[in-house]
Amino acid sequence: MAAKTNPIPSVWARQQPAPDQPALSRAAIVREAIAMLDAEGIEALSMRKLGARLNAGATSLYRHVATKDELMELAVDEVAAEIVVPSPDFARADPEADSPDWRAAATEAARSFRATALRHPWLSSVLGQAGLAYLGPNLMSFSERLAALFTAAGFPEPSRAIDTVLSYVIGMSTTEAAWLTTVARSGETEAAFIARLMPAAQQAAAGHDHLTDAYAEPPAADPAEIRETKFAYGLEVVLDGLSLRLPR
Amino acid sequence: MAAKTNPIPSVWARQQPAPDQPALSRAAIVREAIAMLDAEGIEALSMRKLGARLNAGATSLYRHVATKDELMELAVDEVAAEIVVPSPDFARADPEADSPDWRAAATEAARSFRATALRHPWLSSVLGQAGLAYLGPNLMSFSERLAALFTAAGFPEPSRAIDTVLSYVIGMSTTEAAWLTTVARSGETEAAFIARLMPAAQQAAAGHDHLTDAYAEPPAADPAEIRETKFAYGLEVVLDGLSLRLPR
DNA sequence: CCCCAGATGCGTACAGTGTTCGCAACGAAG
DNA sequence: CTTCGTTGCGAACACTGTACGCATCTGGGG
Repeated sequence: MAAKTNPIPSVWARQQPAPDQPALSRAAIVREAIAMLDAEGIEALSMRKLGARLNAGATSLYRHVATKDELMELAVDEVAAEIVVPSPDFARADPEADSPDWRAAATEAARSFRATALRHPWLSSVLGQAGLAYLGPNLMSFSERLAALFTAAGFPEPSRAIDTVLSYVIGMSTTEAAWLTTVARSGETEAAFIARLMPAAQQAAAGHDHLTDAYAEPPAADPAEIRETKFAYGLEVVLDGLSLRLPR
Repeated sequence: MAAKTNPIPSVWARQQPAPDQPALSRAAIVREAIAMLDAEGIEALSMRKLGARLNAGATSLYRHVATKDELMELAVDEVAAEIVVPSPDFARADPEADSPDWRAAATEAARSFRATALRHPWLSSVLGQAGLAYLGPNLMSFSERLAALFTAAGFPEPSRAIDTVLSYVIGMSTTEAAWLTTVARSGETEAAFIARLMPAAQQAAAGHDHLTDAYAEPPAADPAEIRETKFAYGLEVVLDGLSLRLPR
């Protein structure tokens, strides 16, 4: 029986070792997953589509990743590496200032966090579901650098200060990211989306005096700029409150 | 042909108008959905299970609710009614104090928000995905009351103050809710879960000096109490920072 | 060189999901 | 009694995450 009913195993059908395509590996999978999440959002990521993008079957991924949740955890830790937290060297920059510029460092860390959260809006969804229970290496060194920063700043209870500023930053960033996701789904520019939303908002605000005032007219400035100054304002508030807790 | 192959349509098989069971209505659906979300978490809610709980078929729900996302939006607005924001009557309570106790009112609102978020942990997941784009009546009056409070407190830009404190409260509450969800999934008590997590945390912290200090020994006090004082601390910080922005 | 063991890819299958569609039963209106 | 709009629902579709078992490939002894 030379001819079988099964597909003929021909030498030519032999799959070459994927000459250019990157081999299937945990790192490649995570990298491609992040690319997909960034491009199409969190609900567009499925194991089958991800496999297809890697020229692989869906179930092949499970050789390198235990479960989809674990894959998301890996993705979170991967993008956590993008957050830059300045080293606590600010004292050396200006040796005569005995109250060094920890505020600039904290501000830089906060801005970097926000930037990464807006660059990867799916992060907000994952944070809302899984929180900070992840122990990936990048998240750990993120925490470590924050601890170093606020300790060097002189806070008697650095973890309290960290939790406070981090809560503010997370709250503002996730809210912003969720909003931007909604905007992106509409396919419009942010300003156009706001303009289209205004009537509904004004109607919903009917009977509420302060809200009707707030929604009286569309904002004049660039929405992105508005969001940035809003973030900066709240951050200054939090840092002001914290600086009251510094000894002296 | 008295007998057909189809099931015999007997008078006795006629379904009574569901004597005790509540009729299928949008309100009943939302109420039951919230009960399910609270009891079993967000990923346990499916239209089929929800229908079964209401003695109804899965697809019947779509007569009263356009889509599952809309159902979630309704659920969010429903629980938003639980958040109590004090009326700005604090001035009248003590007529001689010209700087009335807006802090107590804001603190009460913040605590109420947190309590609601912890009572319905699924709220965090939804907030991370949809943000504040919802315009339900309860959310609107929540915003209105906040605006009234901070306006009466004398803030020149009340919306800025609101955004700041709300961001902090949302950030801390969602983080906490996500943590509690993880704990609940483990089936253990919070303290037991922490104890079981400690080794992994310590190992992950290896090489990070500040973190190894922080994870040196398990916390002594009741975890729930720790979380509460942490929340209170950060809130004080934010309110301190805000009070610097008050005129005078 | 051969052979075999372990690692890797993947086709099939299962139990579920949200949602659409067309049909049946109903209460009220004419 | 007939008609009509509303409500419920069974079947079906296009997906999802993942377990299982078989094929193939790779590298290291004999």
